[in-house]
Parts: sequence; C-alpha cells; structure tokens
Amino acid sequence: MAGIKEISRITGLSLATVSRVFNDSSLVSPKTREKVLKAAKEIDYRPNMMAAALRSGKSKIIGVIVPEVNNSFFSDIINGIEQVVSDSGFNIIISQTHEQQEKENTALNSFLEMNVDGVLMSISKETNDYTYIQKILDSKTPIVFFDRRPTLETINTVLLDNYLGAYIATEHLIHMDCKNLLHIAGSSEVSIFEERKKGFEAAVKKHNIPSEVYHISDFKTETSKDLQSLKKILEQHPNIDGIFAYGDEMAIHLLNLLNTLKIEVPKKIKLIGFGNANFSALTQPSLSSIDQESSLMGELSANLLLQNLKKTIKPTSRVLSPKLIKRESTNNQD
Amino acid sequence: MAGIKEISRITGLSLATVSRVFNDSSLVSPKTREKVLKAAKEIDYRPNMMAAALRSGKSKIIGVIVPEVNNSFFSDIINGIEQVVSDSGFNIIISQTHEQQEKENTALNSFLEMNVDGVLMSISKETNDYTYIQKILDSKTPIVFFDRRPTLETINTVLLDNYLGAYIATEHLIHMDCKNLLHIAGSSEVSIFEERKKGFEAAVKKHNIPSEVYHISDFKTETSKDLQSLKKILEQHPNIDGIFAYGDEMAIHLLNLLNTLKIEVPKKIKLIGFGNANFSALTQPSLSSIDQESSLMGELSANLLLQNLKKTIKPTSRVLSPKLIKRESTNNQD
DNA sequence: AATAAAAATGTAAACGTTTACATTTTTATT
DNA sequence: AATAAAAATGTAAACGTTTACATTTTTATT
Repeated sequence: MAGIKEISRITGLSLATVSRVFNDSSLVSPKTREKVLKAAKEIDYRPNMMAAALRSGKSKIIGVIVPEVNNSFFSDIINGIEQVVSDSGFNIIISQTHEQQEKENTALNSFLEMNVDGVLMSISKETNDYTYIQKILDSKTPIVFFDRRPTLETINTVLLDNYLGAYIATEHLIHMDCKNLLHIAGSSEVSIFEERKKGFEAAVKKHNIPSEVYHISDFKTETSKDLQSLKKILEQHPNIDGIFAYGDEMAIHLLNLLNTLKIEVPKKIKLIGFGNANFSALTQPSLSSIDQESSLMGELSANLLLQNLKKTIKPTSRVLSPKLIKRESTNNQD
Repeated sequence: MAGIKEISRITGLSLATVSRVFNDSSLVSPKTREKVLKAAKEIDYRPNMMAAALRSGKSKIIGVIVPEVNNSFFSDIINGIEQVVSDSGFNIIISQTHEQQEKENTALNSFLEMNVDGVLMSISKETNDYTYIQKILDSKTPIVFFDRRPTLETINTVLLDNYLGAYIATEHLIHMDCKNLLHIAGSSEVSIFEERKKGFEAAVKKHNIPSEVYHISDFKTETSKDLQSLKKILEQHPNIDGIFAYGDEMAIHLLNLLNTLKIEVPKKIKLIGFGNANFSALTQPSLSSIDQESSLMGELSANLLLQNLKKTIKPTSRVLSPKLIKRESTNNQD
C-alpha cells in the first residue's frame, strides 16, 4: 500500500526513477528527486529491505558468530563490530555457539539462508571438522575470522598475538626481579592457551629463569579441587615469586588464594593475568594484565569484511599486538 | 538455480507441493515429502528466507535494541533472548543506542524496514520523546520493553522490581545490626536509580533508622573528585556502619576507598551493592549484592514476545523479584 | 538550426518464495 | 460399485523491489 508503486502513482513517474532516487543514483534530476522525496514523506514511505534484498541479492545484513555473547571479551568485540557496520548502513545478526560445533553449523546455514552479505566469526573450541566452513568459503560469501581461526589456508583473519602477549607478560615479571616463575596454563586443547604457554616458555628460556607450568583445564568454582592443587603447588615451590596466569579470572582466584594463605602480592609474589578484564582494575591489589584490545579487534574485523564486500581482495591476516597493563600486582616499588 | 523450481523440475511436482514440504504442511503425502527431501539433498537446496519473508510477510527476525552490548547486564539479557528465540527458529538483529535517542530512532526505523517480526528493547536514558515509539506501537509490530520502559500505557514490559531490591538490600543491612545507613544514589534522572533510592528510604523509615543519601550522577575514575567527596562524607559521618550503593561497580570503588582509609569491611562498615556483577564474587571481601536475574529477564521478554507473535494478547507486565546475594561484605559473624 | 552526445526517464521482466482457489486423486461409506 | 468426503496436488498470481535495455528529453557542439 505504501510502497514505491504508490509514489509512482502520486508523482506520475515510473517505478524505475522512483527506485533510483532511493538508491542515490546519479542519473536522476534534482527536480524529480525532490518530487519523489516529498511524496515519500507524505505517505510515510518505508522501503522494504526484504524485497530489495531478494531482487538485488544484497541483504545489508552481516552475520556474527561468537561462542558466548555474555563474555566481556566477545561483547567488546561485538561492540566494535556494531559501531563500524552500523555506520555503513549494515545490520548485524548474532548467534552464539556455546562452543558447540553443531550450533556453529546451524548458525552458518541459517545465515546463508538469510542471504547475509558477509560473516564474522570466532570458531568454537570444539570445532575440528571444517567441511561446513569450507562450504561457506566456497559459497563466495566473504568471511573474516577473529581471535580464533580454523587451520585452513586463504582465509581472512584478525588475531591477537597471544605468544607475544605471554612473552611480554613473562618478561615484565622478570624485569620486576622475579627469579622463579610459575605459569598457570589453560586447557592445551585451546590453541590460544597453548600459544600463551609457548610465549611464557620462550621468555623464561631466553632469560634463563627456572620455571614451572601447571595446567588447569577448566576452572570452575572456589571450592574446586583445582584450588587445592594450586595450594599444594605453592607449598611445594616456596621459592616461586612470580606467576603468569592464562586469564584474568584465574588470576583473581589466585590472588584471593594468596591472600588467604597470607602470601603478600606483590611483595612476596608478583602476579599478572591476561585479557585485561573489566574487573582487573578493581581488585586490591589491582591486577596487571595484557590488554587484548577487543573492541579494536571487532572494528578491524568489520572493516576487513567491508573491504571484501566492496571488491574481492586477496585473503588478509591482521595480527594485533597486545599491550602490557602495569598495575599494583606486579609493583616492586616499595 | 538451486531453488524450489529446480526441485519442482526434478521431482515433477508443482511449486506449491514442494513449498508445502518445507513448510511442514500437513497435507502432503509421505511419499512425495520423501521425494522432495531427497531432491533437496541432491542439489544442496537452501531456502531463501528473503523471498519467503517478502511473500509471507514474516521475516523470522527479531530486533533487539540495547543501550550498550558490552555491558554485562545487557549482554546477559541478550544471552537469554538468543537462547529462547533461536530455539524457535528466529534470528536476532542487534543495535545499540549508546543512550542516544536519535540512534534509537534510527535503529527502530531500520528494523521496520527489515520487516522484523517483533522488537525487544530497553529505552535509552536520554529518551523523553515517545512519538517514534508510538509509531511502532501503531505499526502493530509486537514489542516488549525490558528493564527500562517508556511511560506509555498498554505496552508489554518485563521489569525488575528495583524498589523491592533496594528495600531488601537495606533491610539486610539492618538485620546485620547496622544502625546508621548511607545510600550512594545514582543519577536522579534515571528512573531505576530513583526507585532504588525510594526503596532505601522506605526501609529506613520502616525500621526508624537514621540515614543519609548522597547522590553521584556519573562516577568516572578513581581519581575523580567524587571519590574525594565520598571521603569527606565518611569523615563527616563517622557513625555510619552500613552502606547501600546503587550499583556494584560503585560499591567496589567504595570498598577500595574504605580499604585505603583502613576502615574494615564488614567489621566497621557493612557494604552492599546492586546488580550482582560478574566481579562481585571475586573481590576481597566478596561483595553482597542484589541479583537482577538478567538472563532470566531476557528469556521472559523473549517468551512474551513469542506469545505476541502467535496471537494478539492483551498487554502484559511481568515484574521480576530481585534476590539477595549474601557475601562477606555484609557478614557479621566474627 | 541541425546534429551528436549526455542525461533523464520508462518498460517490463525478474528475484524465489507462498497461498487462495481449483482440480484431481484417494479413502471411506453405503 | 456408486457416491461423498477427505486428502493431495496443481495453477497462477502476488509480495515490493531492482535493473538491463530502450526510449525520450535535455544539453553541448558545430
């Protein structure tokens, strides 16, 4: 009722010219443009994106897939993405996988059915079968992977240099005069945690510092037995004076444990995390960490995708450099 | 090329019957259903939602508008929403307003252009002109407001009882033997903060407890002058032994300030926040708070919207009861 | 003023589905 | 076996745009 046809009827112009006005075509005279816009306002015209999408093949929708939306890292990334794409007139549709390969597959299929113009995704930890990922690559729908990537060639990626981040964190402990280091490592199944471990190991090797690595695959609550094991580790290695934890939440739990054990941080043990979570500045002592520039990662990913939408460019990889955030937990001033 | 037409050609069936198969129509024989599905698999058929949406008027998309996606409260809500609607085969598109009325308007318009089946939104703090909200109400697109609502009649809402939450928090302090209470209140422009203040005032009045209220409109950093003013307040009222802060982040800053001033929590002063943020269990002492059940709020909102999509029901309001989360910061055991 | 080139507008088909209505086939009833 | 009712299938138009190509109008050039 209130479509382009109605405007055509009111103005006496053809559907084509009316359509051209709304598509900012250069070949329409100022006079007719005005006439059309006036009529549009009159009938409160609202273009139907679905019809446009069907005909043109462009949906103006970008699909985003993350493991969990309510994880501050990913929600920061979504924030970055949203800012960039909404400025360019795109909408984002979001699915979360809860780290399940099957949901990832479903989401991707759903996106293709919706005719998304492009996809931004971080693959789930579980994913090891890349056939459906290959399918979307073949479908010529542009896709950019952020933070976590499948081990496939010729894809667009925006990643954080986790190795470097861990290296920097470890070196920082060493610069702060730590002589015996411990790394609390995350699940070895997750590549980013493995990279962090490697960064730690490279740094201690470089500086020839004695070190330990203790793996925690899935830290749950404060009453967990992991906490008990940690306690034991600390008791067995009383000379440890610097700890690099694979993540900030882990680090905070550790901080609380050390507090309970009356081991002073940073006086007796210096502690650094990874991720620069929103709460890391709020603890006492505040937690040193490695910033991942999550919002920037979202922006860069979105920009890379938008480039791919404009014209086909060759697969690009961007690697972000993590930044050291010095706070009280690694201070050696007093 | 790989559409319903192709399947029609392969199977020799009409477009209508093929379409019926994919829409789970009851009136198609098992034999033909099977034939169609087989052909579909052969050509790797993927339905085109845009075409279906255009023809049927149902997009299977739900629009979600929040002030900020990277705010743990809202991202928890989005999580709840996503779970519910994705189970029902809907996709969500998300826009954030950054608390700006204009962006809210733009987002809403964009949603209508995309033909969303329904809208879930939390209005921005800035919003005071409801004409465009009224427009979407008139458009008959179902809409549910969560957490923050416009002051309009006959709308669907899912809200938290902020008054009750504040009341409970305040009473908890009183039960823990606090005799002189302070409330750090948020901006009086924001209705939920006002309700919390009222809840506090009602509780102290009921129990006849001396109390103070101090307003902080927009707390920024630790170096802010607000912190100085807070310090002054505490010095001027040395008998204060219980504080209810309007939010958890504020409470943590306060906790750190009290630490700095060597005022022991909970021994000297008991402290409770609001929101049960992800970091509130991690501090030392851990922070008592009021849980908002954010994920549940998302689920309820989504369910209410889905009900509205099925058939027109009369405007419904759900009010969630906040829960007291007792932690160390209000403990009086030792 | 005639002509060519450029700009503006128009025609009509197409994008891939759904669906009201019509028709045919199958099943149930006598 | 005839008939009625129910189930299954088919026909054809429609959803609201975009766009290749064609035509008309305007502008520039001689």
